[in-house]
Amino acid sequence: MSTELQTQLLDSKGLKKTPIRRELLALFLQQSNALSFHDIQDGMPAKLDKSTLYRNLTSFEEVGLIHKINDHSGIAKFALGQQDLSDDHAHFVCDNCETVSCMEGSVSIDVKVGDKVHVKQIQTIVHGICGNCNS
Amino acid sequence: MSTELQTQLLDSKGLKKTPIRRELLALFLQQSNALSFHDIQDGMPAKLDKSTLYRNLTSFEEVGLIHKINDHSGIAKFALGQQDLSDDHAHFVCDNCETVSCMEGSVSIDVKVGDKVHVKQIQTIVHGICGNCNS
DNA sequence: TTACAGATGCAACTCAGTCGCGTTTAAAAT
DNA sequence: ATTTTAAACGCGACTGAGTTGCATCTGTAA
Repeated sequence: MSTELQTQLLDSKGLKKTPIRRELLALFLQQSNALSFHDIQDGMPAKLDKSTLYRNLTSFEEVGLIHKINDHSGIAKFALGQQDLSDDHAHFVCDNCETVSCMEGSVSIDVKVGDKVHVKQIQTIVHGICGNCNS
Repeated sequence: MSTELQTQLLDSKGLKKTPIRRELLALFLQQSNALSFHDIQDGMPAKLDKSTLYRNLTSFEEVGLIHKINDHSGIAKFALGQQDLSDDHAHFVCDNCETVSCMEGSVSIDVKVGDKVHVKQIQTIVHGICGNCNS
């Protein structure tokens, strides 16, 4: 696999280009679903220390390379994508195979909001059965 | 405080009416925000064992007396309300004081969904600043 | 080539939530 | 009223996610 894209992404965010970060980024790039910590640990070529991985996930999240998703399971999942707060995209959780993926499209709400309440961001999780499990 | 309502609710769900359950239900009834485990533990008149509390929360959730909310914090919160799956109400999280509350109204989404995907439920978390913090 | 901030690995830790088990109690049966 | 029993309670031990302190190593810029 070419490392050009990873290099470019890390450079653009001002992050040091360590081998682990290239691999981590490569893992996210070749994956369409959101990944749990264990998915990530298992997906890396060598067994890496969990502090290192968590710290890199935090760094990636801070610069907007990835974003964190908290579903009903209480276990965080991570997916590629910028943390641009105006990008309120929805996430799909398959109740059968438990995969989590990002959805394209928009979410609108029609809810009562008090006078002084200021809405900044909307996070939506859609539950259901994915195409894979439903065939 | 009258225990009539608590008694009636526990009866209607076929749960034993223990003193702890009456108190726990009373706490939820006099509270409009969602409660974390520690809010609940601190809100009870006596210091109770955590297994007991967690087990009661699970029982309440199973019969639909309360529902669980997973926000960005990764720490579960609980609020009164039935777990009727068609009731896709949104939750509001104040980014300042971190209180969580249920919102009235409806949420609609306009997202691409594959052929065989079956959507069952939509969970929405609205982030912002609550009226209390915004004055 | 050197210097250093930042990255890595290890171990110890915190904290939410669960589980097994012995004891107690609500509520139904006698 | 007394007995019975399934369920609730409390305790302690445990699991598993995520964090932190610190010594060592490495990418990068001077």
